[in-house]
Amino acid sequence: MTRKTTGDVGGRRTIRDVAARAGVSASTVSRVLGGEYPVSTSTRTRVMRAVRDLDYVADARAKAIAGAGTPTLAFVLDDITGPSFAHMAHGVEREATRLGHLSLVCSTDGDAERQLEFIEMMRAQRAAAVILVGGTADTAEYRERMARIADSLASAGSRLVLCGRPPLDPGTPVTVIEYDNESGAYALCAHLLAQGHRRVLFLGGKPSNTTAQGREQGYLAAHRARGVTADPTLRLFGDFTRDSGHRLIRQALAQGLDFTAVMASTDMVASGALTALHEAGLSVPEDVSLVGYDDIPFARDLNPPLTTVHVPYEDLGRLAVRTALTRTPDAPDEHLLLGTHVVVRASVAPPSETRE
Amino acid sequence: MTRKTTGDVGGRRTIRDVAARAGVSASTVSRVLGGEYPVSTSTRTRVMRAVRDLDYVADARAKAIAGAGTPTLAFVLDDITGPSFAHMAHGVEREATRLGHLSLVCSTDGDAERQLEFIEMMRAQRAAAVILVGGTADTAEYRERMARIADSLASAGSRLVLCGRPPLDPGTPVTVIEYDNESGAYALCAHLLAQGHRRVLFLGGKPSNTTAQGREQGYLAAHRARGVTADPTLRLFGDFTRDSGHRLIRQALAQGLDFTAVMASTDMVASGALTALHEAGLSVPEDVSLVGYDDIPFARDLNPPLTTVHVPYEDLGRLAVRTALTRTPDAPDEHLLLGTHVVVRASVAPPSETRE
DNA sequence: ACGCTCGTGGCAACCGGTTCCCGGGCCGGA
DNA sequence: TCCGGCCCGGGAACCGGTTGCCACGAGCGT
Repeated sequence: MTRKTTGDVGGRRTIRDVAARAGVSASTVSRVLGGEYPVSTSTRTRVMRAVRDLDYVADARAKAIAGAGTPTLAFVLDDITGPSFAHMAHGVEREATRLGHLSLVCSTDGDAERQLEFIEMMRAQRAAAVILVGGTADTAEYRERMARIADSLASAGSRLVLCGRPPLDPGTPVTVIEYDNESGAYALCAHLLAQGHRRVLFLGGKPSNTTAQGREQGYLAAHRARGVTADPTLRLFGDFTRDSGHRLIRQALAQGLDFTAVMASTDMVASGALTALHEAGLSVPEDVSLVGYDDIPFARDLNPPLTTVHVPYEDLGRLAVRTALTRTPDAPDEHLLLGTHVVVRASVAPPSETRE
Repeated sequence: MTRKTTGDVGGRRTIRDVAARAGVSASTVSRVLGGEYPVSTSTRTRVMRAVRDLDYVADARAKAIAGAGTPTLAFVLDDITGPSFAHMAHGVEREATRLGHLSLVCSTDGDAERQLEFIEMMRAQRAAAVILVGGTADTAEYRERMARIADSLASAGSRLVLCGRPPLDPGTPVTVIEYDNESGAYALCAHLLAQGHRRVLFLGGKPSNTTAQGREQGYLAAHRARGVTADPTLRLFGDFTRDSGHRLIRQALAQGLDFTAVMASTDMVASGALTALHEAGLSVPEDVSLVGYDDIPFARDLNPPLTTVHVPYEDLGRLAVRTALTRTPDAPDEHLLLGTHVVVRASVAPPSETRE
């Protein structure tokens, strides 16, 4: 009664089982499977036959620990359900497998604690890179925490990538890939103002979220540039969900807020806002104009098709893994800023009746 | 010059490094970290201090191979970008982490070859369960292939779960969780027919895809039940994307097809169809009624809000992992069939002018 | 015919952990 | 005082692979 499972059925096969069945040593099996080492044809076929008979697959963890094995890469996001995140995840996946890496994706559901747990877990997995995506509260504590993570990842030969999230202090070993929220929002809002709108309602996300902040800054900057004062009562905050947009518009209408256009911080928010507007008997863009942000595929199917700003999410994901994985050890820390552009559809028109 | 990295900075820490720094043996470190074994307070604090100083994290792969370690579960889908898949992924993730498992999600981009690769890879990872999701071509070859996979997974102590995909031959060690495509489509189409529609255009997916087939069957069954003959020229096929719906409607209109309602096999498809209809100057539901399938969150934001059938995708995902993981070794193979229900919104009305 | 490569394959160390088994020190009870 | 336990920690085997090193046999040149 040895520890070898020599039976023909059931149980997990080890390389030694295969070796025994083929009448060779474990090393030989490993070499046959590895493919680099010269092995006589007869031995090779015997081994391959045993592998097939036993339906053997080498344990990936064991390979990994022994130095062979597929490298891994981790992608940590808030919620896979958000279309923009999903597209990034898609880009990450594609590029990772193209580069021969396995990619793990983890949803934190917006929980900062879980995010830390995941990062730690990925460090334990010896991931070649950890990509963090989505805005956060940019507090001092946050920066410090991220810096610590960046350091410990770096010292373990891994790499922290921040994607769509603000950079840390210079000198921190981190790769940052952002897209320009502020300019996008600026251009979008400028478009609205150029049409003659003067009271545009801003539907924000969590005030502490950097993505939400960037978009709000763009909104404000556009107002400043055009010399129109932005009424602070026209800025409402919720989150990035459809329901948030719906709720905020109902609230605005109930409060009797006066506005001729709505700038939602997300297409999802815009989508909810649109139905709330419709439910209130308002038509878009005749009664009120509406714009979103992200250019998710659905944006063009709303009625009217939504004017929004296009963000190359899939490229973002691809780029994140590429720069992280193909980076030379001592290269300077990269900080890429991807451009966005507004795509004009039919949801914006000049205000029907110019106020003031 | 030993192999131990005793420096204070850089490099991957091993348990032996920690042991050396704390002046104990590796076993002791392992025990402190494990928490079960009695260790004196002084030793424990020394070890913990060394762990902190060195920023040590145990290698998850090594733990796994040694029998400790977090179990893993794999989720293989076609495209994370599809909203319904994303929701399932979400459910899977949540439930998996709730049950203390790490979940890997892999997108195959609809490539059957990559799907096999992933399954093999997950087998190599010794995943506790492999969840396959989404329709497929239900060929003899497919069933055989899946049966083989189910067997080899089972013999390795793992489990194959088919989610939203047809069952295999009885006796195959597999868990199947389906939602009822045919009844849902039946109810939906019956709703259309009950309103007086007699010529409803069906926008299908790939004809070989089982999900697409199920929905088509429901469409046909509803016709039969009502005694209305379904004109075969009113069945167009593409895939489950928005663009497919858009294209198919343009094509139908160009061909001069005669129909008063459209039944899209997916909300995404319906979404594209809707804009194509609008672009052609047709209004919904006055000129033509439209229904979808899936009840993705956006469905209610289309204009008009889309009548569709609700599928509990997130529950589906949750259920898949729960039944797979909490199953007792010799339990009979489960086959769950989840119900769906149609949600009536404003995209359906009686045909404006009754034909024939 | 002898010695040298070269082709081939086994042994054993190693990857980074966990855990069984055992032994030393200290305590209390007889 | 002596002995039995208990508490605690170390050594070593093991998990399932990979790979450096070495030995053995055959073919070949001289």
